[in-house]
Amino acid sequence: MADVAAEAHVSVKTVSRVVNHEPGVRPDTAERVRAVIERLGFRRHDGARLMRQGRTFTIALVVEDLANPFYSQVGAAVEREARIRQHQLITASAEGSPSRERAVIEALVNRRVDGIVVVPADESASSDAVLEASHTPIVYMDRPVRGTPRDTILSDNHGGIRSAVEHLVAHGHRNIAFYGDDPAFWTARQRRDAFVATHEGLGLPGSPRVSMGPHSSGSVQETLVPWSRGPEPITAVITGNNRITLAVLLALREQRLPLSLVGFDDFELAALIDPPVTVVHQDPAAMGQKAAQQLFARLLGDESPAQTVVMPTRLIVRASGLRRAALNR
Amino acid sequence: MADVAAEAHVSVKTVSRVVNHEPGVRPDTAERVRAVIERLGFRRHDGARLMRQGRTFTIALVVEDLANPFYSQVGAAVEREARIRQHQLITASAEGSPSRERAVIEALVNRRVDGIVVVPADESASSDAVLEASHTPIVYMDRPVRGTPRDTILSDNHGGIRSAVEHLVAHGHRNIAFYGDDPAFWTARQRRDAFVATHEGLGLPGSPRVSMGPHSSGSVQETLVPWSRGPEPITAVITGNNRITLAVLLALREQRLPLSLVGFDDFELAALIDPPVTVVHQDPAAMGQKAAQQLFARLLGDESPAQTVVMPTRLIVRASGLRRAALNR
DNA sequence: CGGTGGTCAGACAACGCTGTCATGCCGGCA
DNA sequence: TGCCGGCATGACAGCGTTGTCTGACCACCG
Repeated sequence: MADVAAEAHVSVKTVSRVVNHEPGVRPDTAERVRAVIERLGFRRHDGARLMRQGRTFTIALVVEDLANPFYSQVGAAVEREARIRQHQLITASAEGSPSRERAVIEALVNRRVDGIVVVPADESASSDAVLEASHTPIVYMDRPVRGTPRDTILSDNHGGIRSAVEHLVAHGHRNIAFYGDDPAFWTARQRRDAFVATHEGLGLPGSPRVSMGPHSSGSVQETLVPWSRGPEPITAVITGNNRITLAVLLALREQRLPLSLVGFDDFELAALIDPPVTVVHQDPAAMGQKAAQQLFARLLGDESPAQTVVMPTRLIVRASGLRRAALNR
Repeated sequence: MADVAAEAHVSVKTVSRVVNHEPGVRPDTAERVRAVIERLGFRRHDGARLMRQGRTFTIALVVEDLANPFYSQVGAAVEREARIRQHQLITASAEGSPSRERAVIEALVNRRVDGIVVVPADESASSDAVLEASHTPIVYMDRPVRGTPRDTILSDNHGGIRSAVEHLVAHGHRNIAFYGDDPAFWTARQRRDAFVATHEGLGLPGSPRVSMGPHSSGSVQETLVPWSRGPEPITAVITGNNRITLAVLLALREQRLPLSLVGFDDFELAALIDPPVTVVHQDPAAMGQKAAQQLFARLLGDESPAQTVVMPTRLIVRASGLRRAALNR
């Protein structure tokens, strides 16, 4: 900038004014400065600019694994909201490790990002003190965190599972099993509890048959086979997420069991699988958008108490939820 | 930092030394400073630090759409490489628009990111001048760009298509159609040309039947039906990417045509579709990793001429490539 | 003709840190 | 005792901007 100023016989401040389209520069002066800028290939150094202004126009997204479709859709939505507001997005993976997540968040705070969206690795609020001290706004997604109340965007796990159970029951199923992921995950427990509660609420016979993961096709079969052959055989399965749905599909295929299936989480090409899989759809893009919007509201000075938003889910009915019902007719 | 210095009765420089674990500070002084840092909740401002040092320890990834599984896998790999090297990753979407891409890249250069990985929207090298002037290293991925030679990481489109054709021919197919994406895409043209070349190289009968997109299930059927019913009916189809594979699958299903199929691009659950889809697998994670590694080599001072790396593809044989061959036996 | 107000431009400090150089102190040695 | 070298520490400038304040100049008005 100093070079430009010297070359154009003006002060750096005037160059600054021209670069930032500030008023109060005579058109011919501005034109002369612009010409020099062009000739010298000058570009404003945003790092210095932002440092001066105390804001970075940068937000961050911390997830477990960017390659996971759920997170990548969230990422795309958050990036979009950021771009619209002239912010940039730093994405970081914590790979599911709370300590790494802590390190990542501290690094982001050190960079003075304006705000952070996090899908927390666990519920321990491990970076609470740092965030508190730095006043960095944060929005949690998908899973809540203990400690200071924070803005949190969740999926309606309970409603989603309930709609799955009700759908199956409406099609004549009475004996339904639930396969969930590792109960270390908050969402896995939520969905399991929702299943049990709905099972009891609807007065389905026997005690709920629940198997929690981590699951592989093999581990699924260990319970799937006895449950579908014993007394009161199950005629349908509900799965707690994507990964489990896959494991169950493989197990069903291997055992040639024509059970109904409703999976939590939609996935690409669910419609093309045989049979097309009925799913509880949650909308990662909408969740990410909502999270980013909430974050930007905070950046604009919204001081209202932290709020938790529960995003609705939607049952997408495809053939897999109907199969056995057809046989029962 | 000044606050800490005052409180600890030392100079800011000493605080800086402690924060950065520089030698030459007496242990008791360091301890005193650390205590104050702790008490005051001081955190080093990395923005200022990096500005002083002239590097940002940040790289950027520019893609079309972060939600696309291909790009999100690339993103995860690049982020991983960045994290390993203590860098952060800014991700940005250009949504396929060259002008937006240009704007995005200029913004990144203004931020003085240390380097950029780009999946370019077109071949126009629209930001060449900016990059040249700023000396920002850049690595292109998936598609080459005209102009100044740059490091470029590509998939072996030709080899991939050839392996697909050869696979089908080995299973007795002679009449094979190719469905490609919009020829505006470099990769779409590459794969089409590879198909035509292989078709001729192997001396398959007639002229190659090729239909370029953009495609929907409907547009595919317009050619699929005549080609599979006319004289010399096709018995197999090769698709130019993911999206087209999906369209063809739907078309085949709708028309109840039991043709063989080999798709370019693997996709989640390809194994669970009926029939399981044989694909030419390209490895986005490996490509992203390679691109990042190349970028970091440049950052470390590698001045060798720009190089183009072609990453191998791998044919994953599943049932869809064999179906008609079985009927032919 | 002096005062007033507006327009354009520049000087300067500051954002928070670190590289460079200077300083003070101490022990050891001739 | 005087000198030297090494260690711990500090003063200062500068990274590239921008906010604030000041100043020069001109036109207009009473």
